[in-house]
Amino acid sequence: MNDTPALDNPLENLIGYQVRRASAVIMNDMGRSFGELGLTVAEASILQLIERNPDIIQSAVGAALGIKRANTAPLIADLTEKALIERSRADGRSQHLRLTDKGKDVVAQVYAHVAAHETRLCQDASPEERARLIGFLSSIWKSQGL
Amino acid sequence: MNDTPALDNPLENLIGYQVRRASAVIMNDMGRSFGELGLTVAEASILQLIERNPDIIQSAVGAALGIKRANTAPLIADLTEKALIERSRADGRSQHLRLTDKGKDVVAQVYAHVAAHETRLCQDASPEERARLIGFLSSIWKSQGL
DNA sequence: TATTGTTATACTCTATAACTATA
DNA sequence: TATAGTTATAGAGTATAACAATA
Repeated sequence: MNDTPALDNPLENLIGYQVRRASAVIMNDMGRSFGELGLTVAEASILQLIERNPDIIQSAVGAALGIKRANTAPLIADLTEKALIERSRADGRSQHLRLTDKGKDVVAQVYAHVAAHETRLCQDASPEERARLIGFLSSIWKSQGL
Repeated sequence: MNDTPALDNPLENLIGYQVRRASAVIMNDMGRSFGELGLTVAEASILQLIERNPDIIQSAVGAALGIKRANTAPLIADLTEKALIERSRADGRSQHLRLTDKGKDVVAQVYAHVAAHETRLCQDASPEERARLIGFLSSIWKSQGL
């Protein structure tokens, strides 16, 4: 075992630092998990959003997930190439997005991975604490006034 | 005002997603804040760690902050170039790191920015909730068994 | 004019591998 | 053999700008 020599890290008492470190580990874990399905974290997120919002358009996907238009385009193109989603005409400039049958199969696996991950993550938190935590974190990024 | 059309984002009920979104906003804000001091978030973090642990060596800095050796090197080099830290011989392969007088001035400003940021972040959380939150988040990245 | 989507591009962060020097 | 530091490099993720087509 490694006995870390009791170093004083003042950052560990900061919410900002803790969120940053936790996020890195979480994203790494999710990346490995979704990687087994041939997906990036962003792609898996998009699939979940489309599953719940059939016929959503691309710009709404980006807006909901905080992904810029320019970065959303190649992700949607990739999911379309993989035949996980399909497009149908909305108007001349935008198209509705829907899961294909294959996409529905894959998103079911995505949900399974997500649920398992979330369970591991919250194993030591009560439902009440979990709800408070979600409220706190969402207020941080939704206010943006930060 | 923008009336977002009530879209169903299933990710918003996930701790993982919330941590990720909050982290992005926090890091962006910190980046802007430290940018005024001519520092990146990583550099400002390193300065704080050295301030609290004089004569720490480079590998311990990286280990404490979760930065790989290969990425720590240019950060330390940059801080040395800026005359914010200085090196003194530890043994043939490593060197002690300390703040210069200039570094001490800068780190004081860093602490001021950090404190202001943390206050804004936690304005709606009680000290008890804040402590629980820190415990929860640190358990996520420290277990690593995730 | 504003919106949607696309492409090109650049910048930051992070990751691996290979190397030198030292313990 | 393991550790400390360095360099080179590659891959994500994210940012801006410019453009075409459409509303």
